[in-house]
Formats: sequence, C-alpha cells, structure tokens
Amino acid sequence: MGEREIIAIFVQMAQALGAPRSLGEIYGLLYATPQPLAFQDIVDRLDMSKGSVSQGLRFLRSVGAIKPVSRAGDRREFFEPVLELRQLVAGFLRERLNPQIKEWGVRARALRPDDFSFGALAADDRETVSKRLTKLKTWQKRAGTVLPVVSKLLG
Amino acid sequence: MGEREIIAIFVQMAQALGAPRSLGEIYGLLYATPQPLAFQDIVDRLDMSKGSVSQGLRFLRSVGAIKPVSRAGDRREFFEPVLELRQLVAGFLRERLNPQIKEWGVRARALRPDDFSFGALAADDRETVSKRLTKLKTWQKRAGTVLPVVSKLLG
DNA sequence: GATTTAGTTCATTTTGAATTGAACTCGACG
DNA sequence: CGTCGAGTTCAATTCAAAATGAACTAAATC
Repeated sequence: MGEREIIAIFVQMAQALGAPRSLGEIYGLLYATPQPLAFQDIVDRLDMSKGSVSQGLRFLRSVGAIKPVSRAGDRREFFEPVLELRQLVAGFLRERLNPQIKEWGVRARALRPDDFSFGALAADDRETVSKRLTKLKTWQKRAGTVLPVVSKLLG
Repeated sequence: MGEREIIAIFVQMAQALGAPRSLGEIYGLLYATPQPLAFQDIVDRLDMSKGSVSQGLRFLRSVGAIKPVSRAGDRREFFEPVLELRQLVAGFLRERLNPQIKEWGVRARALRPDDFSFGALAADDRETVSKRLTKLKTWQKRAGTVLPVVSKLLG
C-alpha cells in the first residue's frame, strides 16, 4: 500500500521546512485518500492523539493547505487537501515568514550606530558598523518585496 | 551596546528558518563586529562550547555565509561575515533545500498508482489517486526550477 | 434535560535536535 | 622528541518543541 510512502514523503517535506511531522502526516494522509476524511478518521488511521490532530488541522486550515467540506446529514466536518502548490506556499509565507520579516524590520530600524560606541571605536570601524546596519535594513525590505513574487512564480 | 540586539535579530532569523540558534549567534556576532574574529574569540564572547562553535563555523562556511581571512604572523583563522543576501540565500538553498527536493523527486517517481489498490477502490478513486501522484511529481519539478530563480531575484 | 458525539484546550510528558565537554588530532616551535 | 595552541570529533546530556491525554465546551439527539 503506497499510502504510507506518500505520508512519509510529506513528513520529510514538513521537516525540511521546519514544521512538525504531524502536519506532514495529516496532510499526507488526506493527499493519499481520494475521499475527504473526518477528524476521527484521521485520529484512527494515523493513531495520533486528538490534541495533535486538532492543532494540526487548525494550522493546515489557517495556511489554506486543506479545505473543510460538509456532507448532508452528517454533522462532522470533512477535510480534503488543497492541491495547488501556489496556495500552499503562499499560505506558508503569509502565516509564517511574513510576520517574522515584519518584526525583523521593527527591530532592525530600532538599531542606532551610536549604541555600538563602547570604549574606543575607531572612525573606520564606526563606518563599517554603520554600513552593516544599513545593509541589514535593506535586506529586510528586499525580503518583503521578494516573497510575494515567489508565490506568484509558483502559481 | 547594540551588539547583543543584533545577535538577537539573527538568532530570531535562524529560528524562523529552522536553523539552530547557535548559527544565528555566531553569524550575528561576526556581523556586529567590524574586525574579523578567530575561533577562540567567538567561544569567549558568546560563552559557547568549542564543539558548537566548530560545527557552527563549518556550516556557515559551507553555505558561504562567512569567509575565512588570514593574518600575517598569526596561525589562527579569522572569520568575517559575507554581507550579500544573495549569497546567503543561494548557499542555504543549495546546501539545505536542493538535496531534499532531489530526494522527494526520487521517492515521488517511485510511487505507482497500483500500490493503492488495496481492497475495492472504485474507478474514479483510482483516477483521483493517479492524478494526485502526477501532481506531486509536477510539484517536485517546479520547485527545482523556481529555487534558482529566487536566488537570482535576491542578487 | 440527560446523554452522546464532535472537537478544543492546556498542563504534563516525551522525544529528538542542539549543545556540551572530554578525548583526540595535527602542526608549530623550542 | 615533548608540549603547547588551535581546532575537531563524537558520546552523553540538556532542553525546547511537539505529542499526549484527561478535562472540558458546544451542539445535536433522544
């Protein structure tokens, strides 16, 4: 049965991106299964705790990696994977990386070259520090510009 | 002294990318220091074990984030940060993500739709599985294409 | 309005990655 | 040669992130 192997691939992907393996397992299971699955199905088939599945589903939904579907006459929510790579990446960048980049910006802009003048700092050293601080701020801006482009590229 | 704050920013960046904080500390210290530093300087100033510094420097060198410089009449190696974002990102993608993507490709291409025919799998379910496997392989290819473009964009 | 089913929350536990540190290598220098 | 300084290696330890599971809420069902 190839299902386990698909799941293993997504676990590996998750880990390469620094995400918990449980996310890879859940998304992988949904990906390998033609029909949408309900919460309890996932718990059973992955033999994972309800807590992990609950949190995993919440995250996957928040980045738009899965979408909930309803079935008439069944009050459970079912889930199916979003298959578009573009959406996955865009969601990941939006939820995970962008907030971080914004925060780097705030912290970087708060840095003042004067703060580095402990003891005797030669003029050209001051100059170097100053340039590097500027560069750091430039990075932050550029990262913010590039990310949206990347997710377009993948779409 | 702003040095600690610069280091903190790089630690945060490292962690956002799923890298160990020690990498952020080492790179951050080099970034905040106008003059190149030697191995033992780093150990002392960060109060970090020789083991961590050794491994950290090796990794940073391997991705091209720092470069060694020699000083006449001193057998120690000194290190200074590479300031070009493009090189950092390119190195990171090359060393970290590309090998992973290659491996996903190998594993994805090994998947056969037939492996999923456990029990009764309806014709349209087979169809769905088949399409998804194809899509997975497409992803892998596309990721391999996009990464080089990204690092160009940043250069 | 009691009970069952579906899912959430969060304090505790587990686990695996990061870090340490002691033993080691390698070359320089007396 | 001996030993000193610079750096590496890797088994053991630490620690933070992830997973668990028991207690909980909310909504449907009888």
